Amino acid sequence: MSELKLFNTLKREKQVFIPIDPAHVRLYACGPTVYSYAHIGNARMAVVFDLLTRVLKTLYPKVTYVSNITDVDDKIIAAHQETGETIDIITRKYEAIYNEDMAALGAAEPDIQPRATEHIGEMIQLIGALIERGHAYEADGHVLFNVPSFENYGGLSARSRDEQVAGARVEVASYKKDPADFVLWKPSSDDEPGWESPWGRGRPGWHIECSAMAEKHLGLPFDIHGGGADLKFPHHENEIAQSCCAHGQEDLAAFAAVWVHNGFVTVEGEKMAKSAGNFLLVHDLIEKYPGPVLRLALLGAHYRQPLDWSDQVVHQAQKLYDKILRAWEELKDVDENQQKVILNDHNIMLALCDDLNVPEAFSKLNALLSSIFKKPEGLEDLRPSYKYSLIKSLELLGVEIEEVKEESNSEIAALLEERTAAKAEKNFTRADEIRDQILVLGYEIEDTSEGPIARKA
RNA sequence: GGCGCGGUGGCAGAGUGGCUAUGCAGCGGAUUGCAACUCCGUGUACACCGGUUCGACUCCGGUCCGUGCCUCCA
Repeated sequence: MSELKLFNTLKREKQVFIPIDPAHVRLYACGPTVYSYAHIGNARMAVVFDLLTRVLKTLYPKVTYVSNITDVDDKIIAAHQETGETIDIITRKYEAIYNEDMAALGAAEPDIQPRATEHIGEMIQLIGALIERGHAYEADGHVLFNVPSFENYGGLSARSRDEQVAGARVEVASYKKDPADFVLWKPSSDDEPGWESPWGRGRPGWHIECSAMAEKHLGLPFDIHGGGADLKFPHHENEIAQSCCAHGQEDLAAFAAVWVHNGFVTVEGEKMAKSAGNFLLVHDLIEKYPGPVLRLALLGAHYRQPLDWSDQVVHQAQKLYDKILRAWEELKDVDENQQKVILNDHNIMLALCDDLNVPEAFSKLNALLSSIFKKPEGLEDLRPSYKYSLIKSLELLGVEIEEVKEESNSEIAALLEERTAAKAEKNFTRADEIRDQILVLGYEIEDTSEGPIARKA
């Protein structure tokens, strides 16, 4: 069995992954706040953790992947005030769209997708425990986590207390005992969503939901906690503090053992921002490109590196996907069950086990594709193993085969026939005319040994 | 200002103390009526300056540049 290595942000090094319980691996990744369409950065997170889950599922008998839906948040309230739609409608709508969009990218729904609003009770309980243990206090209708009460605070993002105070750029609310203290519970006005609590009607702060949901659905400690790199501080730092303190734990790993963070997506070299007008929505992109192409593009760079989205990146992904489809066609009559063998040179699992080294995996995939196209004499009997390898590789990478779009309408079929006839008569002028005509219709001709086919350009 | 990450061939992007991925684009060739697809061939690139070493792109120190976080953020 392969050994999986992962870069653990908590230890700042690549480590061999050792499950807490090999019979059941548990991971959690911070999901989206559902107030608008998901952007390409959300998609990277979804794709990366989907990939990690696929790798884990091939290594371990049982894996539970939890990724939440944040459906209570001030941004949602703002969206409600802007559009007039009720909060419920907004959150359910964008939750559904998120799942559809991610599915188009081959990112399966998590095994459990808990909603924050359905865990208010657990959050209140957690906050109560924090107050009891002296880690949280009530002030001015709020409940705040007292950062100085947790000595190990800052261990994930490697920030000392002094640095945070020095770096504080935000105006500090007067009711805070310490500038770094953060909100666990805040009061809601009558027109804001709220729940009854021992501290009055209010709603949770941002961080507490993940602590509550991870604990409820996975138990503590669990194996892997993930999210975008920007969540390291303060979100994940605060999650750790809350969860450890609520249970009287000093060790930061008492919440989650391994922390995995994916890098950011930039667009044409710039950070995505609504103000810059370069906010790429998955919803729009899947109209323009096949989902698997977008997935391949998102996987183009190692997950911890920044990924700069550009036409080039998409073009390369498109070429790769094209080759995959062609290879698939090439092997359509081969029975992969004859020979279930994966050569080392083609074994992308080995690459993925090294901290999800997708570029290395792509390299192996390309080697496999070349082998398939080469069809060397005397090696025909390897074809079942090539096909088997291809199937396994694509499964692991989460790349789905969309059947080649051949001439589906009679118009193109007729044109192809006419072209074949023209070629037979050596009327190449006419044949080329027809090719151009078909191109205008959005198809490219490919002459194969079994006659011409038209594939979507 | 603090903390972190990175600078690899035209572009994207891995990796390694000596054998120098992979892809895209380009060029030459095969195939093709011409193309497309595919195949073959073709590029010694690792920011800069020191140091360690028989040997460094890879280790150490410094310089320059870029970038992320420190505030909501995937």
